[in-house]
Amino acid sequence: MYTILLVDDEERMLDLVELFLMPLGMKCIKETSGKKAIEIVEKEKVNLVLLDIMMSDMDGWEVCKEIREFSNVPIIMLTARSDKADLAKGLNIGADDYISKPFDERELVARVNALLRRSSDLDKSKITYLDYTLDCDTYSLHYHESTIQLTLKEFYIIKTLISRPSKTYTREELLNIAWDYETETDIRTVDSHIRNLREKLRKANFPTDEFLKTVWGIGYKWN
Amino acid sequence: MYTILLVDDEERMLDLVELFLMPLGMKCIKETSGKKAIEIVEKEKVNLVLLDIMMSDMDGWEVCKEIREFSNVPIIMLTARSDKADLAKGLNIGADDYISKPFDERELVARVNALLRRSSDLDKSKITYLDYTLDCDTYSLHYHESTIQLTLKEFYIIKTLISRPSKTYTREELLNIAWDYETETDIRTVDSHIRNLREKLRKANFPTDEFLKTVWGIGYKWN
DNA sequence: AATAATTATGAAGAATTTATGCAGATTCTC
DNA sequence: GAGAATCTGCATAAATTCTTCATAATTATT
Repeated sequence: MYTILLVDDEERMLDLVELFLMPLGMKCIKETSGKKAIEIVEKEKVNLVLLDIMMSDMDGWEVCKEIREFSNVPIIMLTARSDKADLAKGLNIGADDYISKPFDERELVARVNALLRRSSDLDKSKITYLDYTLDCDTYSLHYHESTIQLTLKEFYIIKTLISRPSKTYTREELLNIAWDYETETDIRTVDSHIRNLREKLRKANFPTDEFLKTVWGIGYKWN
Repeated sequence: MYTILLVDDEERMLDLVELFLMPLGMKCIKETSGKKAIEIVEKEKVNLVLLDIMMSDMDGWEVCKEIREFSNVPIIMLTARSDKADLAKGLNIGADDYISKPFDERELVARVNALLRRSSDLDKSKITYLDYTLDCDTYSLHYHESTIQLTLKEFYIIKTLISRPSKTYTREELLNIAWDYETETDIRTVDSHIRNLREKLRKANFPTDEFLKTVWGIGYKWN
């Protein structure tokens, strides 16, 4: 589960963004003060920061810069204008992406997902749960001594599920996370990939039924 | 631990770059004068030099040239413009890579890492993985008693892949590492070289399919 | 037990990605 | 400069993956 720190001095904006991110299973910490936001990044495990540029107590650039002095957490800057100079400034200071207001849900979610994926790909190259290890360098799944090669979609599905064992993901959530948010892919396509996955697992003699489970009426989970 | 010498007459830039490199456990020496920078390379153990072109006391090109008279330390040039003529000039003088401002953290870190890895590989003249040995002096690949002669591009591709077995490299990564970063070479050219490689391997009766693998939708790997 | 809703499965075709062959451009060697 | 080797780009064939849809099987509801 990802924890996102939202920093903006307008509370309405915080609530709005939280509304967008919650359905993806992300935990949001809402903060109106730049100084406090920095403390939170220091103390808590934050996976991504959404940072408004204009704030009363402290400039967003300054907050970004100070965070960068001790942390590489992915940062997305929010700004009213869409200005090339701003963009360059932000990237130099260490921001990873940049969204100009007003933005819509799709755009926000797509960028947050993209950045989370990029950064998690970078630092975690292996995800282990019990006897299973997902290797993000080779896009393969290991169980004891055996290995199966996954396709891209299979990989992203398993990665989503295994990153948070026993959490049930709806097909819609899986589409949002493993596909692009803007995808118009049929929701039942998820079933097909699950099917293919189960077959691969079965052929490799992995104890699949125990791990890749259907939660009737809701979706799928790994445990 | 690597020691990086940063040379730029803007102190803010020095601080910024140090901020990027410190989290990687690299020690930075910050220097605003070109002349002093040369002395530092002479006296201290420096693993890589990040050198700005525009400086007050001495032209960056000149600094690069003088360093090359006594040292092979890897040098990355920093420049405001992104100019092909500049690039050629720099590479002729002996720079190893070239970054144009403004750059972002990811780019900088990626290039510094890539160059450090490349240059540390140079010390080792042979890279061995299982029954394969890549000879960096003769640009050839050995398997048991047989040998095949590689072209430059083939060599860099195999070297990249074999240096980190089973890691899947995208075509883009291969272009960045085996070619220059600024290359405008078509991404599919990688396929052509892979094809030629496989043919060479096959003709020499090397068990190629087992080692040089396609990872569908992503790229290639060696394992 | 009958009905409704949901999921699993199979199979076909669409879409995407990779392999291959070839020609022309470029670089290197003599 | 000529000739050879290497590199690049493109078109097309081949392979793989993805998506959709129809139907069977399963689970829930009444």
